[in-house]
Amino acid sequence: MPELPEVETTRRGLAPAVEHRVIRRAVVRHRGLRLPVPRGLEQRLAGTRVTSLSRRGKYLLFACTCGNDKTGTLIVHLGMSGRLWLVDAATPAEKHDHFDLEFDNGSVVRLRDPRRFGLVVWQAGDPFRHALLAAIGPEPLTPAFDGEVLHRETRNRSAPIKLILMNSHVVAGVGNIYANEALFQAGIDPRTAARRLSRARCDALATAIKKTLGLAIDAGGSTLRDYVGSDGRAGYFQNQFLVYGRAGEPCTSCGTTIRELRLAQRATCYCPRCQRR
DNA sequence: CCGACAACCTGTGAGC
DNA sequence: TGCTCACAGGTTGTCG
Repeated sequence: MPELPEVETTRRGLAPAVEHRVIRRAVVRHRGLRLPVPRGLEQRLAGTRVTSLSRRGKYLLFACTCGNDKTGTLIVHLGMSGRLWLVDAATPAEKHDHFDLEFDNGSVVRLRDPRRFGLVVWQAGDPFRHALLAAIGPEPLTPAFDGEVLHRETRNRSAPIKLILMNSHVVAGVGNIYANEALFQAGIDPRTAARRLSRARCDALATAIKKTLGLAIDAGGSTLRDYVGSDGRAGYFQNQFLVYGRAGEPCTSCGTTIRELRLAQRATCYCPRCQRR
């Protein structure tokens, strides 16, 4: 399911329902996620108040106060197949519903994740001390990320630029779909050795990343297979894909047939005419 | 440090 | 209908 736009859509949907609310109880049905759900997490969360719901890359951060001025953060990642949505407390949990946060008003934030590549962990105090967040790259939609940063980060790298975009230590939150889309927008062949990109092309690419992610967020994210947002509504950015999943179809810009190849075992779609090395 | 690749896990659709 | 295979929105660890 989720790249940055889907996670941000989830955050926006959940925030009004959870911010300033007290967690009545937490339920863990399966601890075997990418990292084990910590023992005792349920006890730690019961009675704590969520002060804010924010996002860093693809991580959702539930900031909590536990009384006695203690603070901590529930860190949630959705992996490949995770969804986090609001249900009524009476809704029965299904097979892959691994985690619930039940609030004092009876609403429940439920994590469903068939592949279990997601994770739920706790970090006391400053959440950015957690190793998962400490080494993460700049947020793509902020001024901390721009063509200059991208240019600097790519100088010593011969790997294809698409792989660099998907490296969360270089820039946070860009996954396979939006890497494909942004490279098309910028007119760059995804196989181009990163170090060969000029400063001007890095500028264009950074701009394309911001634009693509922004448009996708505006559209409520992308719905592939059965993904729906936290409110049960589907996103619709998938209808605006220009290259992803369009192999064999004509380029929207020049009509050339879109091609697909594999880069690091990931589907890579591009227009051989519009995108150059 | 970099890059290639396997691994984690389940579901789905295509092809036979 | 049922089997096998490839593949799916992510990230990390290992090895050369």
